[in-house]
Amino acid sequence: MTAKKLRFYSRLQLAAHALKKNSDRRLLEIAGVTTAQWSALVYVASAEAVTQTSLAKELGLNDSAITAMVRRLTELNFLERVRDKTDGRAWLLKLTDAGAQALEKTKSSTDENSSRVDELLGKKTIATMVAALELIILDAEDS
Amino acid sequence: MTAKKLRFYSRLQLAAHALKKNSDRRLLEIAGVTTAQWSALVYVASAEAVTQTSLAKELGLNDSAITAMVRRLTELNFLERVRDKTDGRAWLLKLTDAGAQALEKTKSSTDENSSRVDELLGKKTIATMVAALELIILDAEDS
DNA sequence: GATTTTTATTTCACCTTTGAAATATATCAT
DNA sequence: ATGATATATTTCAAAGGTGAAATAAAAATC
Repeated sequence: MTAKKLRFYSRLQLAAHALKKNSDRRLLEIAGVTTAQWSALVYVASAEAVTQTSLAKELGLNDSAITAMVRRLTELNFLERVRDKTDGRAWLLKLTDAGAQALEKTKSSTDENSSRVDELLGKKTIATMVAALELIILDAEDS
Repeated sequence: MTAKKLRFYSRLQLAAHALKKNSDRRLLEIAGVTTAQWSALVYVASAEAVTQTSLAKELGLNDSAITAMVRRLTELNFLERVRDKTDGRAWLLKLTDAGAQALEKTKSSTDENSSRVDELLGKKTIATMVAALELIILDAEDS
């Protein structure tokens, strides 16, 4: 029993860590961003009126983690911040042109990785896993 | 397509992160260790003649990460190091009594979590996922 | 309108991890 | 034995996280 849980939990962590490690190497090489930074850029690019709090929620991180990440991304000139006119506490995050270009550079590589995972696991298994992962995420949030 | 990969990769990261976050809170409260430290203690407890390199391999981490972790764990008096008599470069890691006690304290909690995951996903899904995660780990290692 | 409470962000101390470069000991080939 | 190569560990700078406490603006309440 314990062994089973151990197996599941540690396999999940190992797999997530291994994928992130490879992803970091790849993304740093082709676009000069880490995987965490890439995820932030992807969300800012895809959504309207992104505040740091909404970004934190999307990425499942603390607000304080976002403070540091946004600082690094603005230093890299991939992101800029404007005060939210309707809320003087909040910042609105926007991609710079350089940020959009960096994201563009990652496209083919993330597509490749996508098909690699598709081949490795098969659509059916992936669907099963996505559903299970969503359950885990929801369950973890309120515990 | 990209969306599908995005979905899979980011779900995997979110789930792993959320589980780790909860696990950290829980383990720190009941035994004064982080999840990373707990994983290290579990392996040292279960295997014979554990060197830092073998621990790094088991946890999927860099050797340098282990140096830091072992330092903290020896400062906490949960682990002790003895020179390997057959190899003057290596250390052999051993649980202290305090380390064994800390591990003991986590038992019921990790068991609970185990059954919680069992209930949430069901044995069949868990088996599917463990197999898929192993594939991912193997695939990631040599890429 | 003044007061209280909530929310968005920041700061701080600490833990975790990476990759590159250094050190020391083993091991291999000659 | 010696010299070259491989392996175990360490150090460093930098990124990525956490939770708790501070600050400031918004919103709700009285």
